[in-house]
Amino acid sequence: MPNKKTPVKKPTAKPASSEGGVTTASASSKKAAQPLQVVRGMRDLLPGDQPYWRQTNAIAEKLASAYGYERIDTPIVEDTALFVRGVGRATDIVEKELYSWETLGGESLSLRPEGTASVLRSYIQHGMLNMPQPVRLWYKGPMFRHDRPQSGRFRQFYQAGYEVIGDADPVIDAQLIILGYNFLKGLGIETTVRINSLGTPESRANYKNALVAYFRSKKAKLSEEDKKRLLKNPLRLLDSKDPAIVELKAEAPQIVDWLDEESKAHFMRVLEFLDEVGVPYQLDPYLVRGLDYYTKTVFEWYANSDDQELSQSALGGGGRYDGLAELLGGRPTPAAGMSLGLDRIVSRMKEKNPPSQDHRMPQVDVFLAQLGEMGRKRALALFEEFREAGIPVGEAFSKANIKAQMEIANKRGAKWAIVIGQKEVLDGTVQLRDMDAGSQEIVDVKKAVHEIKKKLANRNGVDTSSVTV
RNA sequence: GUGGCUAUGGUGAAGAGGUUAUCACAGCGGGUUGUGGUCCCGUUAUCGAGGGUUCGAUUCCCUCUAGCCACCCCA
Repeated sequence: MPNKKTPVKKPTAKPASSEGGVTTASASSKKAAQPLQVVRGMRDLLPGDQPYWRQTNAIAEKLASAYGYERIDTPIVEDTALFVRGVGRATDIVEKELYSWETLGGESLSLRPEGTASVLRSYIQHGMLNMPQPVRLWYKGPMFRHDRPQSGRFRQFYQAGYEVIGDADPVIDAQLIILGYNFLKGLGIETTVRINSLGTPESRANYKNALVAYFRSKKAKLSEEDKKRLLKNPLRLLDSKDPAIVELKAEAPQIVDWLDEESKAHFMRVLEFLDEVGVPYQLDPYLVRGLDYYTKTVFEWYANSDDQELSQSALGGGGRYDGLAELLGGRPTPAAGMSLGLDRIVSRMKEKNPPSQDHRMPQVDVFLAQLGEMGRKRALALFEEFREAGIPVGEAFSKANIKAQMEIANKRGAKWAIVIGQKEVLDGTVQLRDMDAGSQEIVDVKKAVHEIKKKLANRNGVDTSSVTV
C-alpha cells in the first residue's frame, strides 16, 4: 500500500507469456504496450454520435417506404471484376482506391466502394426482371475507398442509396432528385442540386472527340496530369480546378450542344419535373462524376451555405445508368439511382445542432438503490418485476455505498428512488423517496410496482392538465 | 498518391532546454460504516512512437505514425 505502484495502462495485447520477471515500476511502464488505435481512415461512431445517425436512418427508412422502395442488403465483399466492369477500370475509384486482395483460393475480391454495382448485380442474378418494373430498391451501409483521409472523407464511410431499375422515363430521374432533396431537407439541410446530362454513349463519344480535339489544340497549356487525363478520361478535365483549364473550359465545347435529340428531350423533361415540384437546381455543364456507368442525367447535391464551398462538400449524387446492366452481363435494362453520403450529412447536422457538451447518463424516472447483501438480492428481484411491468428502472447494484447510488440516481434524473436495505427486507417494505421533494414514505414491497405506476400515471396526467396538487 | 500544418492527462487548453509539467471540466475514492444535486480533500500524463544533438529534452533536429488543410478525387 505504501509503494506508489502506478497501475500501468492496461495492455491491450494478449497476456504475454514472457512475464514473471521482477519488473520495477519504471521498467514495466516502459514496456507498456502502445494503445491500439483505429485503422487509418476508419472511425468509431460513439454513443454521442448515435442520435444523429438514428435520425438519418429514420428518414432514410421513412422516405423509402413513402416512395415505394424495398430494402436490399448486398455483401460488403464482391468479386473485384464487378467494380472493374461496373464502375470502370479507368476511374480513380477502381484504379487507386479499391480495397482488393487475393484469397487463398486465388479469387480477387474487393470491399465495395459504392452500392450501385452490387444492387444491379443482385437484380440480374435473382431475375428481378420478372417482377413488376421498375424495381425500386434501397440500401444503407458502409463503403470503402482507400483514399487519403481528410475532413468529410473516410476510408470507411456510409451511404444510403436508392435505385430504380427497369424504367427509362425521365420522371424516374426527377423523383430520385426530389427524394434526395427531401431527405436532406428533412434533416434541416437546404440544398441545391447541380445537374447535367451526359447523353447516350454515342453522343457522349462524339462529344468526347470534340473535347479531345479542342484540348489537343491547347496542349501546351496542360499539365502532365491533365495530359494523361486527356487520354484516359477526357471528361474529367472539365472539373479540373487548374486555373489554366478553368480558363480553357470557357471556350470548350459544351456537352449539351452534342446531346442527341432523345437525350436532350429527356433532360428537358427532368428539368420540367423539377420545376413543377419546386426543387432548386443549377445547371452545371461540367458535372461529369467519377463513375463510368452514367448516361444521360447526372446530379449532385450541395448544401446552400455562405461559407466557402469545400471541395469535398457534395452530400450525395447519382444519375441514370442505362448501360450498366449490360456491362454486368444482364440484358439491357434502363436504370437510375442515387446515393447520399451519411457521414457528411451527419457532420452538417452537428454543425447546425451541436451535441451537448456534458455526456449525460441515460435518463430514468425510477432508481433502485440497495443496501447490504440481503437488500441487493431483493433489489435484483424487484428490478425484474419492474422490467416485466414495462417500467425502466435505473440501478447500480455493483455499488455497496448508498451515497454513491443516490448520486447516480440524481445524475440519471430519477424522480423517485426506491431504497431497499436489510430492515426493509425484513419488514417486507421499501422506502420510496421523492427526489424533488426529498421526502420518503414506506411502501409494502408487493405494492412497489403498483405505487410507482400510479405516480407515473399521475405525473403524466398532471403534465397535460396543469393541475397543481 | 503529392504538398503544408499539427501531436501535452478521458476532454479542452497553458507552458519552459535543467530539481515536484500548470488550469478547467469529466472520472474514480473519501469527508465516521442507511441516502443525492452545494462544498472540501485525495487521485488520474515518464508531454504520439523511435532515434539523434546536449552535461541534461517533453521543449531543438531527423524518421515513423496519426490528425487537420489543400491538391487529386469523391460521399
